Amino acid sequence: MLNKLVAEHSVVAAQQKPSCTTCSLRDVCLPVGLDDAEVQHLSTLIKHKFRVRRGEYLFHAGADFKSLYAVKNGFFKASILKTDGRTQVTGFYMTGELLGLGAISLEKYSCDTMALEDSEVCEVPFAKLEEIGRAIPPLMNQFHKIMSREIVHDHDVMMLLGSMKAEERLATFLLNLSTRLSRRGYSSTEFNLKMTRHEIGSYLGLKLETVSRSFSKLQEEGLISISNKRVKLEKIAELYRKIGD
Amino acid sequence: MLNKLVAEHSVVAAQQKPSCTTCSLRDVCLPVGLDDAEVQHLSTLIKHKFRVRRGEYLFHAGADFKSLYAVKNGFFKASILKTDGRTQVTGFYMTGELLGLGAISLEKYSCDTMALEDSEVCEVPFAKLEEIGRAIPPLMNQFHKIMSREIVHDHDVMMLLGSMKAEERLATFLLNLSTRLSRRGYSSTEFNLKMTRHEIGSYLGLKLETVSRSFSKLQEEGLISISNKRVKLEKIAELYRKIGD
DNA sequence: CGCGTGATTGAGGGTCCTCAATGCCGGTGG
DNA sequence: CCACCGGCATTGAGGACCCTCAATCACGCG
Repeated sequence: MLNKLVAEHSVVAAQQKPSCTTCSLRDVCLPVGLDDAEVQHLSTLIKHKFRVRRGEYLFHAGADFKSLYAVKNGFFKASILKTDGRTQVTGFYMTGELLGLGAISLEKYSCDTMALEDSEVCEVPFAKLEEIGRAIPPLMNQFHKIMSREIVHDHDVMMLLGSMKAEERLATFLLNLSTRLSRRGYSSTEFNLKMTRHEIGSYLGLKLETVSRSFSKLQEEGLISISNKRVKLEKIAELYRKIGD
Repeated sequence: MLNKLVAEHSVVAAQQKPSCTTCSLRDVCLPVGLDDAEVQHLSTLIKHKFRVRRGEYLFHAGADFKSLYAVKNGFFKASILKTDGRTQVTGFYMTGELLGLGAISLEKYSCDTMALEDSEVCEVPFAKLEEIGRAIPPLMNQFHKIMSREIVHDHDVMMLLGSMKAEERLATFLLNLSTRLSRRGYSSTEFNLKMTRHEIGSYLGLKLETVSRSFSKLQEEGLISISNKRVKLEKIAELYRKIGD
């Protein structure tokens, strides 16, 4: 339970002021589609780069909203907690993805967001983003596309939760990770899971035992190899076929 | 099956040019938070008001995206269709709500969107919305809040699909409708469902028989009365208690 | 090295799905 | 006007899938 401790204070501002111009994420993050001058302008709004250590929360649901956070490196999970204690993991976020989009509506963060490994995030003050967006239409447009993508992704998860069986859900999940990783230059067939079976289950609407069994089943079928957190996708095409795509 | 016929052509432009200034939805739609002059300015971008008859599609997934649509009156469902034939209803939309937000990311509509009763929508050309938004910061901000609200709502649905039982899902669904209807001046305790059991089931991740059984169960427990499409919420507080809220 | 957390696997039970029959309502045509 | 028909809804019986509870195992960290 140690990693559930809240540790806002240790979310310390890091060393150097970050710059989007030299960032390796220019083609997956907010700067997509901007020219050099525009990226430079965007760069002025990124105040701080924060470090968030594994198990620490970047923000909690209900806290006042001022900034979005772009994942510079690392891995996060977002989850919501109902009053009766039930939780739901609403998403996993990797390099170049934007945290906190749900907070805009009520100006309070809508999820608890925790680092699943030591991570860094760039703080994006939202009021300034709106302001600079007015001067750089392609930036505003890119931001809208990012929000829209989150909506589409959530609809895909609804499809998954609403009408797929356990093995299909897990296969879909693995293929989604694979795609996102490969877009970032990592292997699309072999990677380490940063989350536990319990967290996967919470995301997929399954109990951890079912997740475990489904991993074993996929392995028996020869579609993947799994050992603890290490996954290898052996037959990507068949995985896609399994989920009907 | 007649109401599944595609009938884009009969989605005809309607008579008069609409105006946001006199619209009864000023406090639930895009104009929220704007002053009179700003609403007038916003009004210039609303090109057409369309009629969409019950069973007709406003747009289909994959079609080129140019405009969002605000529901002027009526009721819509949005759904996604996988290549293997599975469908998922991703949302129901009523007066003052915005259709097509998922289309921004890929500039193609991401869902099929159908009217469940004779309806009217205001067309909001997206490029112009971004343009006018630059001149009216509160409009842009309101738009961001609307997108954000959709994300939060989708997360709530994920919670529902991931960790609630059939009766709880249905109770949550009814209470959500109730809230949105009362915000629009309708009864929060008695209303007509515009959708079939099948559509409710698709949204809630249940089969239509289970939806029907759950209605009956809630009725036996005295929490609601249900007769065909007519629902009456008899004990709202207990319904909330049932879903752990 | 031992402890704690996380993962795997099994047995049994519950919830929801599947299949099927019946009922209801509105629309259509004889 | 009534009979019929199609779509929608209800209800039942049986089975599939996943959950619950529990024991065991593996791994990493102090």
